[in-house]
Amino acid sequence: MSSAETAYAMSTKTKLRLWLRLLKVTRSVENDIREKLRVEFDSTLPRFDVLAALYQFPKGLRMSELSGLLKVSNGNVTGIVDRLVKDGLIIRTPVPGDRRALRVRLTKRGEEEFALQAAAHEQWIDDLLSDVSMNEAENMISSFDRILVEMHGTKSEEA
Amino acid sequence: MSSAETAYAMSTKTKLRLWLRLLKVTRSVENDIREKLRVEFDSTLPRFDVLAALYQFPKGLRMSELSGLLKVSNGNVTGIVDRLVKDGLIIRTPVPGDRRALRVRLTKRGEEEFALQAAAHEQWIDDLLSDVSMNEAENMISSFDRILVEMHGTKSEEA
DNA sequence: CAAAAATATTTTAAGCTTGAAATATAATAA
DNA sequence: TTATTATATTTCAAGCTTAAAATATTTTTG
Repeated sequence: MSSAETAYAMSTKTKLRLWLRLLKVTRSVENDIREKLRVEFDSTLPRFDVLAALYQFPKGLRMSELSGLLKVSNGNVTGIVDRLVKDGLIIRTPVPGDRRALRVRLTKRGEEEFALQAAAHEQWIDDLLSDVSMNEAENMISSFDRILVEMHGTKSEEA
Repeated sequence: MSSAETAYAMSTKTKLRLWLRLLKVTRSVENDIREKLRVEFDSTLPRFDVLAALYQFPKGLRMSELSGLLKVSNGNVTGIVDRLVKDGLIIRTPVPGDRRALRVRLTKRGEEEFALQAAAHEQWIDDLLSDVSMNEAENMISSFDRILVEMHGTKSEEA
């Protein structure tokens, strides 16, 4: 009754508990951030995510690269980009040599605006996770990386 | 009562990394579960969440109790409940003595249907988190609980 | 070359989500 | 009692999200 299996297997119930906690923490933090983005910047998390992605690529990204990075559908990004363009934070430019494609990048204003948001965001996270120790954090990060690799070989290709 | 600040303080960058990983893992698992609910049960995560809440309360819940448990807006629950009622999985009944309120509970069919979904869900989670050890899981759960308490005294009131 | 297949993007329909306004009822106060 | 305030819920407008269908363009193939 002490095969390697039973020795290391985690009970289904514990996994479920872990998942429910994970979900709860993530949703709590997300809700907090959403609220703050709304109140302090009159913005949303999806908009923030798009700006953050573009901020990392000053030369811009194609629509499909953007949706790929964010792991959301193409159509989804279309709508968010439409609104950000209307607000003057980003622009769509044609891709020379491929008239199907469009490249999207931050405007000067978008860059400035996002810099403010990013700084605030960093501070919010700093506060929300203030009670986690360095050691705990490193352990969790490596656990998460393992889960991600296991899930679909999705190595952490972002920050 | 803060811990020896510099000794235990985690860098802002590490916190940000932790948060981005947390988000990524949660979204990955959620997307996986969404896809499976869609393909195998022609359902969605919000519907699953509502059914799960009602499954724990056989006598039913008021709309406001339901939205409170799920931490979403009232109006949101209205829409999801509308559709679940139309599908015959739940019913709305009046609350004696308060004509403003409505109690919602699973129908026989809803109960049977959810039992199937819950069993499958448990298995999906079991698979997705297969590489996490019991020890890691317990550590993460207690870290998460601490974050939640810290965030808004929200003790884990659900499973 | 022309037809077919592939790629990049948008549109569409349906559902999820929120905060705010609207309804309806209940509880309290004058 | 009647007016006021509070509570329970729904409706509304706007934005997010997806899968699938539609467009437009490019690449491949016969």
